[in-house]
Amino acid sequence: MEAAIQDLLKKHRLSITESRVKILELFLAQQGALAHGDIEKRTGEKFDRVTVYRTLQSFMNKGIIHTIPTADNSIRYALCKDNCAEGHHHDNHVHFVCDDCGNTVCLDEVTIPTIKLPLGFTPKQVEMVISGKCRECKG
Amino acid sequence: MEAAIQDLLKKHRLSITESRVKILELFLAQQGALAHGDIEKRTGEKFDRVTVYRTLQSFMNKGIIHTIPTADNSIRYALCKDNCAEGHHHDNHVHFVCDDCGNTVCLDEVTIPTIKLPLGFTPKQVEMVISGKCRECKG
DNA sequence: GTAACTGCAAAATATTTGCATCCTT
DNA sequence: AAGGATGCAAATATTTTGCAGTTAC
Repeated sequence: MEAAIQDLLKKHRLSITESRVKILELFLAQQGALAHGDIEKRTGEKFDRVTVYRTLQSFMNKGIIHTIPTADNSIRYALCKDNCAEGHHHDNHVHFVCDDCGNTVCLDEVTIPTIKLPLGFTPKQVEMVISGKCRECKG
Repeated sequence: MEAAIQDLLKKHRLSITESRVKILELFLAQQGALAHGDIEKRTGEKFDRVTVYRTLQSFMNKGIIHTIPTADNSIRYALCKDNCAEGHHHDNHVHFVCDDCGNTVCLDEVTIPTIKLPLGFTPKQVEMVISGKCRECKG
């Protein structure tokens, strides 16, 4: 895993630093999305808040992670699967937010269906967020 | 229109005040979504920022408006069409955010297709936001 | 008249920026 | 050695809270 992380950073021409490795580990360790606060907590507040902001920002720019828009507007970040180029994100999978535990996951296996828009609208990105109860919190 | 607004407020047991009427007018006047800042500007900063927050909050609680999650995580509010009960929002139409002009509209005529989720996930609300170029900004 | 709403001040949060220092390559 | 990354301090921006005065009903 160590090596994979280093490769990922190298691939994107980012220098390998402790904070970046640690934060990437977090993302790889769990199958969900993380909020800024989660990251601070799970790194034991080891890194400066600003560093976390900047790290996330550079991961975003490089197409390593993407944000998940939620109805309650808490910003969550998740790993991009693959074909996200620099500056372009192509996540066409559905995101699921659990109303109970707050966990946010990418349902990679669920593809967003193509939508026919009214004349004149040119779609570029489609986001689909479903909220409800996740497997663990299911009544 | 005046009467309709008053009815709407009465229906939700909210007292009829200037700020509420004015803000509702804004929502009714345009077919799109509004960010907090838009509302401040378009009311000519007539109302205190805090009042706007609280007004939006109470409209949310009553199911008069709902938030739209956008890819850039800016909070937008839009009128709920009808069957949003207190605490429950049932918007099943697509939202479109223009990358150029920032306008957000509800595409009421475009219905969100039903999505089959993996076993164990129980959906309650589905949000679908498409971004791109709108009719006006079309290249 | 009473309860609810507003505006102001201020607190609490969240995010961004500048700069000197330190680390990676 | 050079450029980039970090941490700290501080500037901004955003949202929430308390409270006294005002308004709706």
